[in-house]
Amino acid sequence: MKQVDDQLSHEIVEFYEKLSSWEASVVRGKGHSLAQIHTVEILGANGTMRMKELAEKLGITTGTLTVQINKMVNLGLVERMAHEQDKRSILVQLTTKGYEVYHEHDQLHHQLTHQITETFSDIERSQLLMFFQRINQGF
Amino acid sequence: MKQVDDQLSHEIVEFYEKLSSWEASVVRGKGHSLAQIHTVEILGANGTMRMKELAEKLGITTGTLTVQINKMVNLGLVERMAHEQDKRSILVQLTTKGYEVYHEHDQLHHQLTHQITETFSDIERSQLLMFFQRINQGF
DNA sequence: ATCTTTACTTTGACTATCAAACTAAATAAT
DNA sequence: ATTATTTAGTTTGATAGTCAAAGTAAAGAT
Repeated sequence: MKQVDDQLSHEIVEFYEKLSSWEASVVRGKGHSLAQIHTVEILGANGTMRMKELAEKLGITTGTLTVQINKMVNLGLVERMAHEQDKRSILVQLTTKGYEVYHEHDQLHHQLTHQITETFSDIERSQLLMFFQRINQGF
Repeated sequence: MKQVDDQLSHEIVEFYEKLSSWEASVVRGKGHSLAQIHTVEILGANGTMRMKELAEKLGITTGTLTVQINKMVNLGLVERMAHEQDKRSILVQLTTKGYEVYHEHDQLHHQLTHQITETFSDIERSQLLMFFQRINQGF
């Protein structure tokens, strides 16, 4: 099924491009940068995590992240916490204000999800959910 | 089915985060920037297009794109062409070298697609393809 | 004809990024 | 135990990416 694989790859890239573009346009001119929203998104969805983990999920180096987190601490969006088990590590977590920004942005995601699956039946939606769960596992 | 919708939204965001992170790590330290690869990806997948369209798909302003395209022209990745019907518009297209970079990167996408759908049967893969096609339509 | 909108460019201020050098803690090797 | 190596995070200097605003020129509307 080489044909299906090729098309699938193409559709996934297209989906990714469209999500990126949507995200950028939704974020622009709303006070926070794309990088900041991205950080809030990840912390909101996955909870407190170490700098290293966060940098990996963001796809940036830890050096870049240090600078980014400094700014976000000053903005009151996140805070640093000591890691009790490993004193080299530092935990980053959302503040109350950070959570507010997260939930606000997450609302938009829900709207988008609703929009793009408008033509899906309940059964199809469930199938789609299972597919995404399996894909995210395999990553 | 509020529950399914919530989970779906969450899984889509997770999928997006993982793709971003994968893309960044694959691109870093390979000579081209993420922004450049992103541009090559879009032009490779969709063909020649106007600055305006390209900026929208990239989720950046046309001002930013002008600077970006100037650099990429200097690098020999893309070229500008006159738009015959509308003299305000300018068409951007990949050069031969640009296509090489596109195909090289696209190979990696194929590998990733194969990896993340490893547990899928042929039938499921076809279903997934149809789902993505419908989603991309609805965007 | 003139006004308005649209497509693109330019510029200045700012933000994001990396790579490399550095500090400190954890782990491995001897 | 000591020493060497790896790991987590920070700092810094150079470069690249970004926006908003102002400018130019063409297209479309009145």
